[in-house]
Formats: sequence, structure tokens, C-alpha cells
Amino acid sequence: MSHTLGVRQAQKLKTRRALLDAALGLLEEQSLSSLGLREVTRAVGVAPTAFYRHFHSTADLGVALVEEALGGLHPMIRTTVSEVDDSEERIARAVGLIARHVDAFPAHVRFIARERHGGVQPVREAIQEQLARFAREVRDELAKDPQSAGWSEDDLLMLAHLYVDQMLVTASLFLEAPPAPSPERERVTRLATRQLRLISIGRRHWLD
Amino acid sequence: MSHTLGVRQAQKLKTRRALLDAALGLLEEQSLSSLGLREVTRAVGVAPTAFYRHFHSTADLGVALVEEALGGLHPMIRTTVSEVDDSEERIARAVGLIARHVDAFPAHVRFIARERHGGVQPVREAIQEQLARFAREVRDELAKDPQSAGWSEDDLLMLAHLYVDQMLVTASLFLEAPPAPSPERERVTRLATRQLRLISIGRRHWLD
DNA sequence: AATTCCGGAGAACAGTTGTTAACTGCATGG
DNA sequence: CCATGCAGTTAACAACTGTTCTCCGGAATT
Repeated sequence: MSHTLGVRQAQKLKTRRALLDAALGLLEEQSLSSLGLREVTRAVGVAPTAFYRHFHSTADLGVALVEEALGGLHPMIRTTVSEVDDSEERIARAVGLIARHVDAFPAHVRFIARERHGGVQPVREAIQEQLARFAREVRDELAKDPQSAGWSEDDLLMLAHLYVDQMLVTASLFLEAPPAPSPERERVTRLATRQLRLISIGRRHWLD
Repeated sequence: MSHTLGVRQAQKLKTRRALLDAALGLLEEQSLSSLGLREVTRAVGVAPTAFYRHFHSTADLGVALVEEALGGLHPMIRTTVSEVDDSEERIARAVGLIARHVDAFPAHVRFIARERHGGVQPVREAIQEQLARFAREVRDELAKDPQSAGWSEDDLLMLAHLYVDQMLVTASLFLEAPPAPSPERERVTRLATRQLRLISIGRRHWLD
């Protein structure tokens, strides 16, 4: 059964969260490779040395942020893809889901987009690994679809990568657009929807 | 007529080039937002203060790098797209062109991929502007194609964005893959080719 | 030939960085 | 209840940062 973890360990986790959140905030206007450990601790209101109790370095913290930003998304991806039999309404639902996720976790999304090709190798690798996992999962879901009859595993993975990359492009467009109800926002939604539609059409006629 | 610019201005341009090249080198393993001006001048072998004779800041240098990396690519893009009537051979040619460009200017390509969503606003904006220009130019070329009959301007622009984004994704895959003759490399080529093919198929059946 | 212009050097500034060591206080397990 | 463990503190370190001001030498202009 779940042992309501002691006062001590709870405090540690709280500080850790504060460090992660502060870093995430600071990373909205800079890259991880320029994020200083003192900068983070200062923002939290804790001594610089306290940082070492939680992370070896800022790169280490970055890897933790990757896990936090993408680690929990796998179920969401799977169910979303399995729902998509490329009917118009399902595409709209997928785009809406991306939009809402960006609204809910803008800092996480920005972090991933920024560090995917960023200057910190371990973080880049962690992100690539997660994205590759997404692609394989999408492929597996696609394989279940009757529309995938006759497709090779390789071609399904190629399509999956296309979907995953497209998802990221769309997310970063939503990030740049002003939130809530704005014309920019609508334009991004329409754009992403039609792009997904075009890919779906290509998918449908792939075996011709 | 062209006035063979004086000894003085020539030396200035030479130093400027050295600064840009040194920065490009240093940026292979870090982001622009962590690039220090002293770091750059040290690499060139010049006094820190000399930097100010050429750029206001490292952000300013970054904007110059964007112009250098993307500014001269527009003709190449135009002709490449106009050649693409989505025959299989032409797709292969486009992918090969991207691969060769990445081989020829890896540092520039890395810089663009990294700073497109990077931590330095003016640089991000300069890149977005160039990419938006690419998209409009691609749309214009697509519009000339008889296959685009019946397409709205907006739908053509949506397809153009898809092509541009796909080009960047492909370029960054080539960047990560080991160079010259490697199996990784072949995999990327095959992947990119098939993704372009799928998009072409979607394009062909868009009006159904 | 004399004067102006200007790219670069030099030194100094206050402020920042990561990392170390030795400490304090308090929750924890025996 | 006492001894241990450990999150967080304090102080100090050498090294680094961007920026200013003053100066130099040689090309450019007149």
C-alpha cells in the first residue's frame, strides 16, 4: 500500500518541483545551454549549493524536464491515433487536442521545441528517444487500422514519423499564436487541419 | 562600376568573416543564447572590444548568420520546386539536393535548426521571416503548375508550408546521420523520399 | 604633405559563474 | 531518547562575463 512519504522526503520533492518550475519559467526566454544553476536557485530562493542535492548539472535537470514534458503523453497519443480513421471530425478532434495541450502546458511545449535541436546533447538525445517511441507507438496503432492492410511496417513507420513531426510543428505554431479566441489561432487550426487532411488523402491512395 | 574596395574596408570584412566563422564553429555545441562575445573574439585572436566594431551584440551576429544561411537560398528553392511535377525522379533529385546542401554547409543548417525555436527573439523572427518567404515562393511556383488548377491560394500556401517544414525536418535528419556513404544516410534518404511521395499523392487527390 | 578617420588594442570595472569545503538543524530509524 | 542521515546554508575560490574609456597606428581624404 501507499506509504504517505515522510515529512523529509516530501520537502525534498517540493524543493525539486520548485527548481523544475523555476527553470521552466526561466527557459521561456533563453536556452538550456545558457541556464545557470545559480540563476535557478536564486529564482527559487534557495542556496546555490542546494541544487546539487537534486541534480548533477543543469543538463541533468533538462533531462528530467524532458521526462516530465513527454513521459506522460504516451497514452494520450495512442488513444488519439487509434481514434483517427481519418474522418474529418476526428482530424478536428486531434488538432483541438493539441491546441488544448499547448494551452495547458505552454512552457513544457516550448521547452521541447527549443531543446529538440538545442545545444545540450543529453537533452537532445532524451527528446529524440521519446519522439522515436511516439513514432513506434503511432505505427502500432496505425497497424491495427483496417486501412493499413497491405502496408509494410516500414511504410507505416514513415507515416508515423510524418504525423509526429506534423504534431510538433502544429504545437509550436499554436505556441506562437496569441491564446484563446484570436484570428491567428483560427488560422493555425485551419492550416493544421488541412495539412492533416492532405496527409490522410495521401495515406488513402498510397497503395494505388 | 565595381570599385575594388580599399585595403581598409577589406580588412574589416575579413575580420567580420572571421568572427562569423568562429561563432558558427562554437555554435555547433551550444546555443546562441549562451554564446559570449569574448568567447568569439578569443577564438579569432582579436581583442574583445573589436567585436563592437562589427556587431552590437551576439544576437546581432546571429541575425547576420541567418541572412548568410538562408538569404542566398531562394533561387535554389524556386528552381527546385518548379522542377517538381512530382514524378518519382524529381522527388529523388530534391532529396539529393538537400543532402548535398547539408554536407556543404552543416554548420549553417545546424544553426538554423537550433535557433528556429531558440532563446533569442530577433534571431527567431529573422528565421521565421525567411521561412515564410520560402513558403510564399514555393506557393508561387506551385501555382504555375497545371496540377494546381482549381486550388485556392490558401490551400497552395498550406501545401507550401508542408513542403518547407518537411525540408527542414529532412535536413536535420541528414545532419544527425553520419556523412558520406552510410546505412543511416540511406535510411534517411528513403524515409524522406517516401514522405515526399505520400504528400505528392495527397496533393494529386486533393480536389476529389 | 598634413589631417582626419577608424579598426583594433589595452586596461580596468563590477558583476557573474560553477564548485569546494565545513557547517547547522531537524526528521528519521534503532 | 539518542545517534545517524541528509536537505539546505554559509563562505570562499578562481575564472569568467559585457561594457566603458583611453589610446595607437595606419589608411583615407583633402
